Amino acid sequence: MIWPMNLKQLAKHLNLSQTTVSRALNGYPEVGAETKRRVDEAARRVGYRPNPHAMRLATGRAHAIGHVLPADRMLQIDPHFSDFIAGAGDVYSANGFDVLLHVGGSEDEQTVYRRYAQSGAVDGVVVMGPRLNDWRIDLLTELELPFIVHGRVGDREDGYAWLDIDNRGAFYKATKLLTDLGHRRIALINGNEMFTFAMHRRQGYEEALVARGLQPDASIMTSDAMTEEFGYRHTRRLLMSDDRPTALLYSSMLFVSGAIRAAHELNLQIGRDVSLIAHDDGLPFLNAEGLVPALTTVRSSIRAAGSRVAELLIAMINESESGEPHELWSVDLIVRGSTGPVPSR
Amino acid sequence: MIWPMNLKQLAKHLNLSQTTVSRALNGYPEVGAETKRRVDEAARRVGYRPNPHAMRLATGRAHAIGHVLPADRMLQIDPHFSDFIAGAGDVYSANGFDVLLHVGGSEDEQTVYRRYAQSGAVDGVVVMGPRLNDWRIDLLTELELPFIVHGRVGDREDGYAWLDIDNRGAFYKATKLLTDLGHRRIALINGNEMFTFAMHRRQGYEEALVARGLQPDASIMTSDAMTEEFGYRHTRRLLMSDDRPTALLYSSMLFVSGAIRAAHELNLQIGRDVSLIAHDDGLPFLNAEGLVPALTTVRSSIRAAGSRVAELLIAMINESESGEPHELWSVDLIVRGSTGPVPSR
DNA sequence: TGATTTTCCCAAAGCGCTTTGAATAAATTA
DNA sequence: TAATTTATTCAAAGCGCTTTGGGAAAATCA
Repeated sequence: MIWPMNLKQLAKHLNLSQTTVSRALNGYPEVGAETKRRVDEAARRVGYRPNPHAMRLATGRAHAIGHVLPADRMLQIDPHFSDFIAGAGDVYSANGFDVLLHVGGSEDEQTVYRRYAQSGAVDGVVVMGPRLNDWRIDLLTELELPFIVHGRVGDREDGYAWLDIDNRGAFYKATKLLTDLGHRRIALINGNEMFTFAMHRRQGYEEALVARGLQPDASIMTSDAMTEEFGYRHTRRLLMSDDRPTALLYSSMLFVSGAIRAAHELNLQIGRDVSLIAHDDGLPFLNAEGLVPALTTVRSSIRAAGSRVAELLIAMINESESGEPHELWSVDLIVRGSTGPVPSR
Repeated sequence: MIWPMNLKQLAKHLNLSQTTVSRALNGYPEVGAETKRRVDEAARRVGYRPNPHAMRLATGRAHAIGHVLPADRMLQIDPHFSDFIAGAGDVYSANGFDVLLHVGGSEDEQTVYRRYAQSGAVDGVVVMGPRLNDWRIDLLTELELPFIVHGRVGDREDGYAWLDIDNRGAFYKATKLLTDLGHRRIALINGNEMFTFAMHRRQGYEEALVARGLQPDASIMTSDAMTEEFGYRHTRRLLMSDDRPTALLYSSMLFVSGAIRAAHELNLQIGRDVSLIAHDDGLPFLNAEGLVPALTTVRSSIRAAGSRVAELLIAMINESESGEPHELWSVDLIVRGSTGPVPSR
């Protein structure tokens, strides 16, 4: 066992007071240059590391960020979470922040936030997968626990920090691409529309239809958990219907494997008989370009969003009063082989 | 802002000493029954929660478990991680443990473990995705930081706590099912064999072949990251080869969407022209039963493993000297429609 | 009944760090 | 040269909790 050396010992070793050593290590100005050098040197040599608990107790700052995963286990974020956190994690550790992760358990979500706020276990939290009307925002505001939302809460844009991608714009673009190709009957296989991102996507889709003088048709719009299976089921049903859509728009790559399966089964060739577009979060195990034909997507890296969200939150925490960041990322439309002109019947 | 009440105030409020209140709350015997009741009552009423940092500092126990994700971002565990942690998380929070998550960042993995050990930031860690020869085991042993491995380190079975599924047995069973159906040429699309689980799967597969008098053929065995794309590429290549396999065995459902895609493309009907079996970790967004035909699998819930791993680790931490748990879970073979007799050529 | 336990509670000493309020020595200023 | 500043350093007081070492009252024993 490596024996943890503490401040006291280090100070004695250097013939200095704890105060001075502490200040030297934390870069306070009231310590002589030469002294600081000696301290840093010695600290490095003996591998001194301040005890984080003591530090936290003394400063009241946790140097930790909380991530609370909804207890009602939402498929929607589960598979995306690891990628988001992969991005955020880099930033956290680069800044010396720990991640406190809470998932499920008997203690309910609200209690966890209260506990975090009251005990100072974390300096801030990131809210993932916001719903149209999300109680977390009000709770966290009331608790005065710094937080940032990945996404937005319905149409609220003020009163909280957020980073979102332009889902509305993305699906507008995607839909427009399809209408420009002549498609008139375009289905939307959306994620669960209790989530803001899904609502925005539907809005973008509908707006593009309307802009083209088309009437959105609820019978070719679905809203469900983003799984392979739903991708298959909905696609199959849609493509087997009488007035079947000539193009389908998916809210996630997770749907797509199922979609392709259904199309194949019905002997429809993608990109020719039917056009497909999906939103691609850049999950590493699902590659749109590797599909045959390569999939046309609206793409935005969820990992990159994770990094940026982390940066913003840390900045909020460090610079206490710096206003609330709002970032809306535009989304690229990448046209590949899965989209083509309407087939002539 | 909810104002955090502390022990001192609570004690004064009750006209008791901090000592007594602290003991009452922590269930020590040297406090009168009536007093304890009063204390509990009051604590509940005012919503008192001990400051975790102070508690940690005083006891030296972190009440936290560390999860360190390898910095060399392994696709292999990323998508599985969120499900594992979903299982473990329930147990952690039920036992009042926090999860400290570390992913990537500049600080290297080893340093993180050293820091954890030295600072007492966590009481233990779980090692995920063990390799054939994994340095983490020796390091953690040296650091005397309690840990448990999800999986095993090559063929080492002693000297560390682990919970693993019987990958060898699972793939033996799966392969045997296929040989019993008459298949002679069975391909293995494996995960990266630097990981123990993948090695074990290959061993089970080879043993079953050998037991049937068949010669394992390296040209129909692959070892790669478990992604849709590799599933597609390998399957396609294999099924297009001259002496093409009549059955394929996949190390993950993540491969399967790609596999199905390839089979469809080549106009091969699954379950008739070609048999498929995959290992199913029970990831919620990928459902073997929902496929058409439903997929024959060897199944073991990674989420359940997460729960159990957490339980074991917490037990190790609490009962300090309780020996090292080793659990090998058998894996069920679930025969569904994707496997059938060898097609007659 | 006096001696000994047992029961219940308390004051005070940490845990390892930061930070306040001084103190000393050196440098400036008048 | 005396009076002020400025540059460094330190002792000590927390942060909020646990835990040690008693002590007084009540219960048990001889």
